Amino acid sequence: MTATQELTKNQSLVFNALARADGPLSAYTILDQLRNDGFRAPLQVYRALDKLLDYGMIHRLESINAFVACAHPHSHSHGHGMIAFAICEKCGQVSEFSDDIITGRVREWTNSNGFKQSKTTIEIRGVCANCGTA
Amino acid sequence: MTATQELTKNQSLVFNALARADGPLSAYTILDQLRNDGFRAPLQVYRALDKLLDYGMIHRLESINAFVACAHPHSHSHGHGMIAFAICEKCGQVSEFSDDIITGRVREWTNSNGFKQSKTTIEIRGVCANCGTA
DNA sequence: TTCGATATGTGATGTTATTACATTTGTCAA
DNA sequence: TTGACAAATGTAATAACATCACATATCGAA
Repeated sequence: MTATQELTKNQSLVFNALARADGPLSAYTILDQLRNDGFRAPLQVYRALDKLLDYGMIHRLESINAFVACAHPHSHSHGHGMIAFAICEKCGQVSEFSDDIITGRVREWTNSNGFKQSKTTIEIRGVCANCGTA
Repeated sequence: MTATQELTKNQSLVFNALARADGPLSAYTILDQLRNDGFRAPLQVYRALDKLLDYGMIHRLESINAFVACAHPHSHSHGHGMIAFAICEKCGQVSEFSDDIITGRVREWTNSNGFKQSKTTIEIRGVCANCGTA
């Protein structure tokens, strides 16, 4: 699964809601936005989110219980390598980046400690350049 | 604030619950453990947790909504530097480490992007050495 | 001692996520 | 074509996590 058009109806609705948002959305915010499209229950959102996470099309921000569309869907640096998120606590904007050195250092620790990593979360909370100068 | 004996009654109870646990605890698990000590409401736990987080005596694990006592309370590497957590999804054990190179790379990104970081979360989910070989 | 800051007690409520079960839709082979 | 299985969907109820609002108590410093 790589392309948007292969998504099911609910998956497309949820993905599009995230894609058109300018920042992360909570599951219940997505639910509210999709009421007119027939959504009635949280599970309709959560099931779609689970699949979209599987497909790598969206990310979950653990520190704020919210979801964002992947900013670099065509980048090969994703899939390998860990992704870090800088989350502005003023405006909600999220910047996504990956860093091979960080990825390498984490892998060194896991290797030397026999830890099989499945998913790694790196989230930087703070104030972005725009909000900091304003 | 650095020493345990300066904590208030509720803060001590919550901290001791975390200190004697062999892994992370949720706020509601702590509440249940402290019913016999007079705890009745979630807020009693959350307020103590907030202070203990301020004091740097405990950590919050964002990816599992749980809390742990700091593993290296006397280390000067804490306070500066970011702390990473490796969380075993089998046994729940948490390993805590810090890495100056990771800290440096994150700071490089935030500096060159004008991002004022306040708190950074690094959490590695997976299976620890013990559980992986078993 | 009185004032302000901090801590505590308690009920209600808000927010996030899952369980359980019924039904529908899509796919594929016989 | 059909029957059978997998995947997706619909819905209600409930569980798990967190905060608000307001009252009361405790402690230290002026």
